[in-house]
Amino acid sequence: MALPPEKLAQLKAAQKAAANQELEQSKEIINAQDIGYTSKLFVQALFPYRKTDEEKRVIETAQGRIVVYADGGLPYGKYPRLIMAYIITRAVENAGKLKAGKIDFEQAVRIPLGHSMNHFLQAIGVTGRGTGGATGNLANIREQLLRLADARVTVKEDDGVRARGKHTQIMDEWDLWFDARDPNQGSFIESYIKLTPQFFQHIIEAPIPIDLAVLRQLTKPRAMDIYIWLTVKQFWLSKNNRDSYLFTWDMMAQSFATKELITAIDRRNFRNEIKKAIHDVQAVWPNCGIEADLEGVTVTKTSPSVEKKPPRPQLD
DNA sequence: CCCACCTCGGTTCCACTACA
DNA sequence: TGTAGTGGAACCGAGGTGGG
Repeated sequence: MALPPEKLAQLKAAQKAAANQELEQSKEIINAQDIGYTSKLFVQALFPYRKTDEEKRVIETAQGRIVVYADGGLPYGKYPRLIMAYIITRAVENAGKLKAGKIDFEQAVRIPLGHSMNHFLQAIGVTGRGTGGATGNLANIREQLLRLADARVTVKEDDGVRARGKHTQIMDEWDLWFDARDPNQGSFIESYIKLTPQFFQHIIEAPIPIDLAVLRQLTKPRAMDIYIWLTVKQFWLSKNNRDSYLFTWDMMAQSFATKELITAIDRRNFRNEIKKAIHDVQAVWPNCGIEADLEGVTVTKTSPSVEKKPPRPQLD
């Protein structure tokens, strides 16, 4: 058990170096590359905005329906959105390495979460330190991670002739720092999650570049959703050579309403919420080319928030 | 001691509702 | 349609603890 002091020192130094390297890596992702990625699943409000005991959320889209299911309740609020952006960005990066032959598949689906809670917070882009206690954010973030780990997404296409479906569980296995009494707490041991091959595949098929800096400045979950949606629509406009497009309130409701809008009052409240969120996005990203009026939301072609930096790491 | 990490309890602010 | 109210999510500064 008792190692000679010099060996012990060596071991500690090695651990420190490894920890630093990990920190550097995540910093690299945060700073050098403020470009992150998301998936088309997140182009609508996939998760609710407030706490809920609901275990299921159904989103009807023109292409079919998306069902999100989580045993212990759905993830909600801003954190799962930040966490997913981190996970997906990391996965896309890993896919690049995988293709280059630097890592194998097993390593590619493994997403490190850092060796401490605070390290993880830095990685996902939460400013400031984490706070515990009954009302602090750490308890909530743990909760969101657990809920995410449980989440299952089903995408169903139905054209009336035949229905096709696909289950996508997000995580295969996870090892997190839930127990504050864990002897490994804050030590060399690093938390991680493992993505399912299906989800990994889903991500790298069509990653959507987003600006993580913008996402982080949008502290509100609804504004985050709008931002991602807007990024995709902007991309779509330039691809199809259109100058602008009007998305009616019905279309917006399909993507973003957290419940069915029955009364006129529901609809009005919904419009107000969306307008507020649009306002928040404009504050962070001026000239983003989005305008809301009585008809709906008009997106106008402007310069994208993600510059023409390498759009994705060598994926084809 | 200092540093890294986590906890506590109070405060602010937001999503959503009720009501005039 | 404006506005005020409300529970809870998000945030903050101070403090405790344990290892080097």
